[in-house]
Amino acid sequence: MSELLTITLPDGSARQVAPGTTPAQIAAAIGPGLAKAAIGARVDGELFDITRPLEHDARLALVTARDEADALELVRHDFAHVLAEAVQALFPGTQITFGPSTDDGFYYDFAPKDRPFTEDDLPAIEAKMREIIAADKPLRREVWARADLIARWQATGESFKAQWAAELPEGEELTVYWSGDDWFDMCRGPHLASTGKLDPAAFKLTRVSGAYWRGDQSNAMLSRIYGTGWLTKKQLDAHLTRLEEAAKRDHRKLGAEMDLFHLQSEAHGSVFWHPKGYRIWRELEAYMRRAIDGAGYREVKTPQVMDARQWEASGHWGKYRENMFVIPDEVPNTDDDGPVISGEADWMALKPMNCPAHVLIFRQGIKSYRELPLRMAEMGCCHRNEPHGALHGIMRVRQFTQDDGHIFCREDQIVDEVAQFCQLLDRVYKDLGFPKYAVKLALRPEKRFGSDEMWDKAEAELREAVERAGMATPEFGWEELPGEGAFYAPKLEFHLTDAIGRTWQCGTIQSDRVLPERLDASYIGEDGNRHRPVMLHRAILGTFERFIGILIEHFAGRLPTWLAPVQAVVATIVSDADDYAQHAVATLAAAGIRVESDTRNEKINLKVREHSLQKVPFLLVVGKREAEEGTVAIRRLGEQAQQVLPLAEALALIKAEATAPDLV
RNA sequence: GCCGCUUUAGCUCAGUCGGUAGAGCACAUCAUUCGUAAUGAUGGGGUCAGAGGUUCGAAUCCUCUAAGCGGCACCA
Repeated sequence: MSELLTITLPDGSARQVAPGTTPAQIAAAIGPGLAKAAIGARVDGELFDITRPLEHDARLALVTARDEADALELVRHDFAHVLAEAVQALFPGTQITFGPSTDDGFYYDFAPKDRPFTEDDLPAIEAKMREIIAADKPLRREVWARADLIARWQATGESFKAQWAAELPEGEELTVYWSGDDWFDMCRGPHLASTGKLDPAAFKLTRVSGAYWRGDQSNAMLSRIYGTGWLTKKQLDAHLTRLEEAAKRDHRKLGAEMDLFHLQSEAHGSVFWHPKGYRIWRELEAYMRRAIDGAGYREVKTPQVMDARQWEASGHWGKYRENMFVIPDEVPNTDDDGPVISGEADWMALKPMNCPAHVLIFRQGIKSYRELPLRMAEMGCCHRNEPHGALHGIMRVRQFTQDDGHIFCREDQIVDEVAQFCQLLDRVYKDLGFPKYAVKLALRPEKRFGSDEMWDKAEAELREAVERAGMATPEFGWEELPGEGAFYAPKLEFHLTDAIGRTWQCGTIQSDRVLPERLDASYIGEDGNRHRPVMLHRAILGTFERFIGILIEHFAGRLPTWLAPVQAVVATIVSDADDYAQHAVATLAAAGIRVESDTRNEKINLKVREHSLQKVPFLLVVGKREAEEGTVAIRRLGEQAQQVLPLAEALALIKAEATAPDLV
């Protein structure tokens, strides 16, 4: 009846097959090995069920475990479905909603019948999932008419699915996947041929959480179950090991162990920096000061509390008031029983950001175009009353200090300033041990200030600057993110990659024409008229709190010597060496090394262990021999080998590493 | 803020059926002077997160509050 299809394989060869032939049949025709290994297909580049009939001429590539990204996508998507099937089997009346694959597994959101799921439910669900996998139920794709599908969902009490089916775009083919003959889910696919293709030992349900229907806070709270899923148990085990390794780097754990800082409920969301933690801060801050001084910034310090009218003018009061710490501009009533505030108070607010204050400094006096670009910097301490659920260690806090800066410049200086900033940031990240980072451009959001022309221009400028800085390349992971910009400006984002491959957005630069307008900043141009400057908001670290947290996790606590709170410890073996140890400490300290002595009456084994756990980069062991010879036995953190050196040479060795990279 | 879980000594954690609190580490004292990841002995240390309730009796059961953890949402 119909003509044969021409299917082109990756090696360029072509096969003529009847319409309705499946990729699985073609794999079988090629060879039994491939037939066994193939779990999916790419048809004209699109991921495709291996059992789905081909209907057109196409390029076909069979997917096996070797095509890891595709294979994992298929497998994780299937695990999500098996999870949903298992939950409905164990908890009748639970509605299914949505369950995609993720970076390391899958999740599924349910509308539970009577109570949300807890972690105690997970073992039973896992067991049921294994039953479904063992049953090797075929997964079969079917196309449904929208009305039939909605009716079906309504009949089975699946109101979320019914709503979704009703709202899917016109013209989209609605497909369902059957698991055997007794369960199905609406799904775009693709899926494996049957549940038995999954490795029952290669997944694990990891946690439960709440999640809003369609990610919208105003919608119903669903109950989400997360799992991690892989092709093999070996991959799963490797993943679990990676998680354990990441947990060992947790800055909250290391911060306590290394006595760097603490948090407590009396000031939740604000950090108590201990001497050692604050030493890291001071070194980092000193480094940043040198960096911005060298880049032509002038540092300022602005008020912590400003009148609410100022925040109204800047637009923050209207948009972010809920997240600001607001203070009545009135002396509180000290009566025990009376109201704390009487009458109508005027309001002030702790600053949630530095930019309005910087505009106020800019506005002092008349500025000439000759003074631009004017680069203003501040180690600005800000407060934001973040939602409680958002707080996380020292990474997300309510009081934080930004390495903030605002460049006031003319239109024609923007591209150059942004490109220069990119260069400064590159230097800083490399100095701080992050050679790899990605650059992204966040484009206009839906809700925004300013005209489309302004946004066109602002986005184009940032794009051009990145190109000029040589960062608009795949090496920098260059991409544009529609809708992600701030309400007043597009922003360049800089995402660090840490030692275990996680990414952290830290740096940013945004070109803002809104705030200078709102706060009436102007300069006198060459033509003698008033002009609006453009304001470039920029930060490299982001905040000191978060960046130090990232440093701790990146280095697993083993900070480079120049940042380490204690750079060396002189530890004695016998008390006869105490005097010599003090001499060694004094010698190193005089050269600016942060050094401590450990003359406790303890065994050297204990001292080595403790200072190693404290991540001290250099341990200098002195016994009778060293005291007599004027040497020290150097043991570097993480190494067992020791090197006996004259004190002066040891000092030179340590000094070389204890010097900040920009001072070398 | 929302969902779930958690909160017991400075830290990490046991604590069964509701019957009045335990370990290791840390700390203190004493002994030990020792060569590269934990020397030994002895001792002190608790309003079981807070408030209320049930009960003859609550670390344990219930309610509320707070904080922490994992997510969701938020992140100027």
